[in-house]
Amino acid sequence: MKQMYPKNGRVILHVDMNSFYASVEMAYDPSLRGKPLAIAGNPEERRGIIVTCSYEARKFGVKTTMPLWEAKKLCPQLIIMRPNFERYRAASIGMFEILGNYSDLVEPVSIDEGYMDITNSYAHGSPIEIAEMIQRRVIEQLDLPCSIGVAPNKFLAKMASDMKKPMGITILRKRDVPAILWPLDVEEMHGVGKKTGEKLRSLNIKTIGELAKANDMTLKMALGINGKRLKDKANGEDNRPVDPEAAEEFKSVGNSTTLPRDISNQKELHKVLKELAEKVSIRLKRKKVLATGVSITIRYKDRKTITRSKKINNPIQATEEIFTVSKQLFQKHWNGNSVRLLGVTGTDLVEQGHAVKQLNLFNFEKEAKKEPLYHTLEKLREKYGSKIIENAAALSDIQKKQANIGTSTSFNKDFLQINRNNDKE
DNA sequence: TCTGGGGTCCTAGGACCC
DNA sequence: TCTGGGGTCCTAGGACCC
Repeated sequence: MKQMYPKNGRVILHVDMNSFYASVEMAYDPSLRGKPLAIAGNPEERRGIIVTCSYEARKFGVKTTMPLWEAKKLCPQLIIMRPNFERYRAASIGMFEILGNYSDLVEPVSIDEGYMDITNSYAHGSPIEIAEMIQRRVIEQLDLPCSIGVAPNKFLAKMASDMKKPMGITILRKRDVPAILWPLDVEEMHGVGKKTGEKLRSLNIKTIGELAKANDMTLKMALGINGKRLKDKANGEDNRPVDPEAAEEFKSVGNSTTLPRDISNQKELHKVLKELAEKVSIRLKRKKVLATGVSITIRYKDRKTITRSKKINNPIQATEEIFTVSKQLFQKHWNGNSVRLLGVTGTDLVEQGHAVKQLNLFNFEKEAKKEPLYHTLEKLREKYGSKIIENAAALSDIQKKQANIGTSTSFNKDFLQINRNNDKE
């Protein structure tokens, strides 16, 4: 349930774990403390990059997203580890449990950061006391450092938590915005990346202060709706609520992989697609959701990347189903060149159970209107009531009729299978 | 011998319907 | 008589974030 707040009077915390993966590894193995440590994907492969690194590694110039070979060049004694996601997840759960002690309004943003609305948490102390307690408990109980921003809204809290690292607590009031934020480069703003930064610079907007005073129409022309939002933020205004449910429902689930070498052999590529489809399928099942769309990503040797997607009538979850659609998309759009990366994503997810029925009923209505079958279906519906789509006898009846007419594709095997699954629930 | 993998949101054009 | 706009869905791609 979304809740709107008054623009003023809120107290928001942004809790941001410092070099999270590296810190978790150090908590696990204290002998790593004080050493330059980096977590990298695929350290054995030539294409590994730095995901996170310790502050000691940063002193050498090692940075996130830097290719591994470059990091090694800068810091030959760099200790490189593969990510241990189980550990990070466990640490993350521990952190959010601590946050939950101080407010029910906790919104996880990612594995290592979250917002809290502590407007009504005064029983625990003042905002700064709460921030201090949280920071202390996170380091005492989990052995992990974090930085916290205290502000009247999400944007300012986020900017504040970034200002002192590691183990900082920063208060950013609205009245501090001109002195603290306005002198900063626009690129420092959360939400302004490389491209937006370039566009703003071409408009002669170089600092957050200049953005705060920029012309509305100019911004709209250059950045669309985002222009207004950024300008509001530059003025310290942001009324987005802290929404504990925001992160709960996933909108897509995907897996991708950069191949160990570039591949142009179709069979090999199909095999990779199948493996990706399986991973996606497992995750869909675990989350108890089905996909009503599939999208694939192909990155070629020259890094040119395309995504191609397809909506599907009946929600799918099984490896074979996802693989079939992925393969179709791949065959239709692959230009035959060497492939560097492949990805498969299930999109437009629906929950296993109730949502599926509604969706199919909707398709049923839509389909019924289109087809010459319409009157037959109407009759069947009268006979069996709205339960018609769950009734196997009725369905086989419909399918027989369809076979005769040979038009509709909506009532296929998947459809039956899904509805049987629903019945089990 | 460059540049991972997981996501979200927004835009824009075409199809299609009314 | 070839001509209106509004609305939604689908697809492709861009930008951004961690």
